[in-house]
Amino acid sequence: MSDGKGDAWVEAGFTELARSGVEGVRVEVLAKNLGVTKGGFYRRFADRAALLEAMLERWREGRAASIAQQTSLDGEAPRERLKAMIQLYSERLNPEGMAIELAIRQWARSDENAAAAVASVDAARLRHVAELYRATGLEAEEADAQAFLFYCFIFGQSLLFVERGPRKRSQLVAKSAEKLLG
Amino acid sequence: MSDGKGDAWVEAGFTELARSGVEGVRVEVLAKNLGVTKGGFYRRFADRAALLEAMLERWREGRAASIAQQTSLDGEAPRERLKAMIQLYSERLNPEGMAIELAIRQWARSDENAAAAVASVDAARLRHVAELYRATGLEAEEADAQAFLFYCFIFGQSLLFVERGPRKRSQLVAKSAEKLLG
DNA sequence: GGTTCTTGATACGGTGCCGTATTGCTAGCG
DNA sequence: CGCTAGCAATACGGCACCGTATCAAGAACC
Repeated sequence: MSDGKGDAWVEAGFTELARSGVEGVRVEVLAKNLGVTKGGFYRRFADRAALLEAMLERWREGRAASIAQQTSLDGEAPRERLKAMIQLYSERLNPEGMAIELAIRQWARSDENAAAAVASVDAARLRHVAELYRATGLEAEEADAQAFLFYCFIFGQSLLFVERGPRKRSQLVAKSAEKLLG
Repeated sequence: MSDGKGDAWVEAGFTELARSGVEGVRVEVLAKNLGVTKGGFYRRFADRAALLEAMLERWREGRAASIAQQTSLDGEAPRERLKAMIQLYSERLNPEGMAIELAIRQWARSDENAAAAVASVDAARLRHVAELYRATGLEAEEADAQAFLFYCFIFGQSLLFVERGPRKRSQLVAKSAEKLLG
């Protein structure tokens, strides 16, 4: 795993995952995208399920790393960190990352491995963000709830379709961010 | 459309949609679930796309009706109405409805008809909930933002996997609801 | 130079699904 | 009783995909 060569398949898998969900990551499709025939795929992976598993593992690791990095406040104020995270996850800034996030969550609704991965990532996220809120002076319980609300906003935000264009949308996001940061 | 007979197919379609997303609603699968062969399907629908369209239309209508009903406050305090809505949409109470909601949103990411349906439903929802917030005394802009946050929470909540069981979860939901209504 | 190892290509059988065409049953009607 | 219209079942061809097996070409090593 993660041997540097199979990575191309995993990479292509994420691209397709973002575009059309788990159902869209087909080995023949990935092969076409890579300009290769699927012959080599089964050399690296036992089957399609193994690829999905590798993707999940990779996502889990990637998220863990990025969470630790995003929430480590080296010198910065916790509020600024939180604000930056909202920016970062705002669908507009990071459409593919967000699409992957949502696709994996949809996937997790019918696959327990995916569900476990999401659960562990979410736990880490909530823990770190609650930590940030605690650093602003909140009680533990209060900080937990605030972190929960924070992430509900992050993901919920990317689920809502706002008709009146990006201007109205970013205005709503900004105002909501204010409310969340108190 | 909505001629009472094709409804069985639409109904089965929603069940499958909730279970495994748009990709899962296959006509041969639905036929099997209905204990029928797919022969009759193509009598009622031109093709699979027509079924999906009918489902979208039906969902749109159903949501419109239910929004109007949920947010009409006949004698009740707006705050209570909002609280009731959070309860109603809480995944635990209404898992299938929520699954459909999420599946359609995932679908909307790659289908513009679905996107249009979601956008129009969301617009109606935001409008009505903003109205409720206005009834609690908020300014228009403020009410819009609060409504946005409200729905982000509703849907985001159903996206988060909380490891430490339903007790912890409902505690978080309750505390968050307070913050949203306070 | 020959042997083995690696890696991609090709070919194949199988499955699940789509959409169409055909068949067969049933019921209503003369 | 025979005829036809309506409707569900069956059969069919096609396609996209899975996974396996086999083959060809080059690199690495002896």
